[in-house]
Amino acid sequence: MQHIELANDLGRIVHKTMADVVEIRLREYLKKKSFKPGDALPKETDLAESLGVSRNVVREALSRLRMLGMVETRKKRGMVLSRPDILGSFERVLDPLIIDESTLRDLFELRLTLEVGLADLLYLRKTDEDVAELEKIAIHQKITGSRQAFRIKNEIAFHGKIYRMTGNETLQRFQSMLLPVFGYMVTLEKVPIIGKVSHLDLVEILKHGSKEDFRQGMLKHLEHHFNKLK
Amino acid sequence: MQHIELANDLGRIVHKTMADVVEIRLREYLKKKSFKPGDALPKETDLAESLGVSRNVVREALSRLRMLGMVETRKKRGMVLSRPDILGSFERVLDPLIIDESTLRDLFELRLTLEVGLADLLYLRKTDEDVAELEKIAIHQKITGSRQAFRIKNEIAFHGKIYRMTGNETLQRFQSMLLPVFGYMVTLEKVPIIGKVSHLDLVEILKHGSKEDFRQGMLKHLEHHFNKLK
DNA sequence: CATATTTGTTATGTAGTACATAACTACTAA
DNA sequence: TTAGTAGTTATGTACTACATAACAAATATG
Repeated sequence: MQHIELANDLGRIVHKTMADVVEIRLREYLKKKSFKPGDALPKETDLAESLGVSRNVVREALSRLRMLGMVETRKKRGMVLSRPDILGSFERVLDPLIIDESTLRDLFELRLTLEVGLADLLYLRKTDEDVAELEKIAIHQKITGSRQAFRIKNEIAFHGKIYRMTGNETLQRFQSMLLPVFGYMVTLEKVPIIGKVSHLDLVEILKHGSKEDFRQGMLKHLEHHFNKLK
Repeated sequence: MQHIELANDLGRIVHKTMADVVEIRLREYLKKKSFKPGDALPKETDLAESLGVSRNVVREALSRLRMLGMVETRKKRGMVLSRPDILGSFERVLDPLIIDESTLRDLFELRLTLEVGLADLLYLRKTDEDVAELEKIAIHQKITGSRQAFRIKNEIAFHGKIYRMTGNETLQRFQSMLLPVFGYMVTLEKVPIIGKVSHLDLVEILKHGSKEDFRQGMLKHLEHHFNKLK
């Protein structure tokens, strides 16, 4: 395939529309001027004139920054730089149906990595109330049984609680955004596999065991997932 | 502050512009129709007419989806749904200068969590060549010494290589996007702190030690960071 | 007959005008 | 002094117009 090779060498010519260019220029502008949240931006017409494009184009670019939460606009007051919600934009594109399979796998592995790694944060910040609540979730699960629909719900409740217990809000939101991915991966399993270490076992470790005990427990709990990796 | 309480109870009225609404509607539309990458969308004028808004508004909404990589547009051919780069949008807002401090801390913790958790992936996929290359990086570091500028560069090179060795592209990109955050956090330390376990020690473990050895080594290597958490 | 070339059509990209609306300012009247 | 009103300004939305790229069909050319 000589053609592909050539295309690789040359690099694809990416056609940038004016809106793309303006978006980039605005970004640079914000950075260079080191705007801080709350600072006012020039008005649209001025931007358009300075950049030599129509207000239309400027608005398309601004529309993007607005969506990302980088700027807010209020009538008359003009635009104001604001703190973007870093995960907000992530959330918008995280749809298991659009994501390709290799990325889905990557995300699944990412989750496994996080769960094994979060023992330290967990032991730093967990409270007795947290553990009690987690136990309630685990017990409830044992009662409701292992029907598929319930199972996924319980999985989410239990692991979600663990993330909350880390006291890291970003981590927690990240996890909740990844949930659809897990749901998707779990439904791929025909037969529900129960790990050697149950949720109740993990609670018991949290009560009386060490950080390392918990990490090992979590590894065992997720063992069948790890075994499937290649 | 009675005012704030009231505002919380009532919930802030979020004014949605037509572009916001159209963006949402388009998202729903894509989902409901279960479009797949490559499928063609209706043309702008039709969308505008159907939604009862001006083409301008539709274009602003489409501009956002284009930025996220959810749709691509080619002249004449119309718009085509495409696979968004899930981390691309994340990258756009990840600027340490705009992110508030608590989120920065969260991201830093996230990184620590990942590094502790990635031992399993690492041992699953590392090759002898990888380890050899990592060793070169570690040795190079020992030679160039510990001047601040070099130190950060070497840190990045070493840990970056480890992420690459996990064979998880998403994880790797994620890490490289978080780099500015780490850089920022590291420069906050006045005195460079050298961990009890050096990079060379970690390489040695990778050569002859077990997964658990590595995890413990990494924990020790990052110990001073963990000690600062609260 | 096969291949170039031209022409036409279509959908996006960009420009420009117009006006509605919200928010702020300043002035006026009670 | 304060309440109310009119004026100003910047964003939000609509509409028109035309350039341009991409594709299709028709025509010309060897």
